[in-house]
Amino acid sequence: MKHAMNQKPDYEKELRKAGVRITRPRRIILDILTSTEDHPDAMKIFHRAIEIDDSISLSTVYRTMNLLEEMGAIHRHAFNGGPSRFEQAHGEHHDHLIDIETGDVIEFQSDKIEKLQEEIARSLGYEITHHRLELYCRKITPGE
Amino acid sequence: MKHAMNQKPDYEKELRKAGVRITRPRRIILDILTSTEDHPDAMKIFHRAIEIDDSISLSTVYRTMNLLEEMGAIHRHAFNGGPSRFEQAHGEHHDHLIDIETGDVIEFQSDKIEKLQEEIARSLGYEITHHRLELYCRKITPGE
DNA sequence: TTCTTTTTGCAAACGATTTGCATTTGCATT
DNA sequence: AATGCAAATGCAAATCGTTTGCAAAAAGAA
Repeated sequence: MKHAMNQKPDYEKELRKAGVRITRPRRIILDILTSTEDHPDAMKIFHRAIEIDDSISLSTVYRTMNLLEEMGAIHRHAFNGGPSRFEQAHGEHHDHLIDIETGDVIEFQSDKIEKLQEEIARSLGYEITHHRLELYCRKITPGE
Repeated sequence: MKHAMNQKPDYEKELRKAGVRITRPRRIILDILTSTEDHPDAMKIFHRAIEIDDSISLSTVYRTMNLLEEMGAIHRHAFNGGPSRFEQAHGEHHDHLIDIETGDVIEFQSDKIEKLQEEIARSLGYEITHHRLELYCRKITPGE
């Protein structure tokens, strides 16, 4: 089992190549996404964005998240059925451990689990297109 | 790996014991839940309910789902970030394979995966309170 | 049956997200 | 640098799933 790590790919280039205009709001939102370690929701991204340019609207945040998701640049999660939370789609696939007390998210990856999932799906006559594994956890306090 | 199976526990007794009144809407909704194989959302339950008694309201469905969830009689899922879908909490824990073409849900259970999850959480300093494993799949068509 | 309390149906409120539309902007072209 | 046009924006209104306040109705104990 290994931790995932943040990289910083050049999304502007990719967007341009896909024929998407690179506007001021988009640049700012991309910056926020590539420079954060957490998994913010649209409202959080919006608030960080208007600190840089207060003319940015919430709908643009939502529209941009949809755009980036379609392009595969970000991933969307709905932990606990709450609002969508986003993260840049850096390199490797990983799953999530969510601290139910703080909402913090830890990323992890297990080849063994992935293999078992494939096996199960196959034995039921299916192939996996994507999956979602979330561990809702409480921190272990050694002294109790 | 094994499939889960439907049972039909006597929820009315449990509800009474918990000091909850057993009303006509509740009886009908419980009946729907214990006699279905699928994972219906509130709207679907509502429609099935008004076929039996057209005076039942959607808010009562929602209220009842919340009640039953708190009592541990049902489980709530939010596949794909869509509306909550429910199932009776029959016996053993299981995970879900969702057919992305039809929305059908197949239940499965893997001790091996559960064990690995525990290990991972522990190695990160956490204990799992609950988890969620969903495999979004497409049916394998042998001839292509 | 009567009383008290819980539950209901309804309509209005809600939070997250999407949409229509007029205006502004990016950017390819002069 | 100025022009033109499609694409993107901001705003407000709409939408979807869900919750809530409240007066009326029903459950269950006496």
